[in-house]
Amino acid sequence: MSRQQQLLDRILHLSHLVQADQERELEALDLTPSRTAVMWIVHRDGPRMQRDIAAEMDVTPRHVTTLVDDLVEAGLAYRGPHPSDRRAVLVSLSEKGTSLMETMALQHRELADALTDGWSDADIALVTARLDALAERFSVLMADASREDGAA
Amino acid sequence: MSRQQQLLDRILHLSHLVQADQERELEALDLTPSRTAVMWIVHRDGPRMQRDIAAEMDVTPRHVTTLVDDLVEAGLAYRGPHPSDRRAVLVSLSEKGTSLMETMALQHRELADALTDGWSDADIALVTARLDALAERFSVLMADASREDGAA
DNA sequence: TATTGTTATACTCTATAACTATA
DNA sequence: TATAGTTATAGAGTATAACAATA
Repeated sequence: MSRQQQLLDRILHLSHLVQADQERELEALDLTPSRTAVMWIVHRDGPRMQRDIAAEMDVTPRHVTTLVDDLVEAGLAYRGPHPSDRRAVLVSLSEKGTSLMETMALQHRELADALTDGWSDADIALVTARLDALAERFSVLMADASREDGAA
Repeated sequence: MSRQQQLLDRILHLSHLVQADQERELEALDLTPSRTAVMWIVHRDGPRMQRDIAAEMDVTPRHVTTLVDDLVEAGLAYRGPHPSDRRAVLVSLSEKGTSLMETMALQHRELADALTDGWSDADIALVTARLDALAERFSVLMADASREDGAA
């Protein structure tokens, strides 16, 4: 296997490890990845319309109804009226939901710190910059590919 | 957000981009990630028992039955008798399945090369080594955590 | 008695389509 | 007429339990 492939495989592998661990923790809290995604969005931005949440998650509005139902039932979120549009609903986190998100953010910070324990600032900066370059290059490649699709 | 967190987020983000792209390609071939995982295992190791595939994928044997059924129906794999155990079945890739796996491996190589276009060998080696260190450290942390769970 | 695979069944995640209330 | 959300329904992915054939 080429060195380039090894690098890409390492990224995928590491990401898989971290995600699997997170999902295991969430499962213990009876939270699926989708439900958690809704909570991150609302925690980050404050009360949001279900429509907006669906757009950001690239999921159907109908499905957001289900996810919010689940969160409300678990006491993590609640629906409130929209101040100017009586059709719409604003999803907010309950106190319990907010505190859960804060705990998760803290754990995320601690994990990141523990993983890079002993690294120099220069190492962290270099690897981060390289990964940014990869993501940037990836976006360019995808844009090229879809332009070709369009032309074909 | 701390630099450490940024680094971890970059890894997760990049992995997400690559996986989403792969899934889109697979979808066009009517291949789900699970079905593809079965094919990778059989392509890498040669004919395997469904039992072994289930263990490696960490999935129920019953579910492997479904996945292999789908692959057989698509003409990508076939079941053959086990030479010494008449209960068991050996899953093999058809010619079509093998050639599909080879195409995918080639695309994977090309993507890795394109992403690191212009990088020096030293850069590739350094970033790979750092990611290996992260994965190693992650495994240690997880082992510690599960030891604590056991003690609790 | 233990193991390989399968039939039967059910639960979760997600989608499409039709509908209600409001804009 | 268009939009926000919901009811109804369906399909994919995966699990558990019971059972067959074989070890």
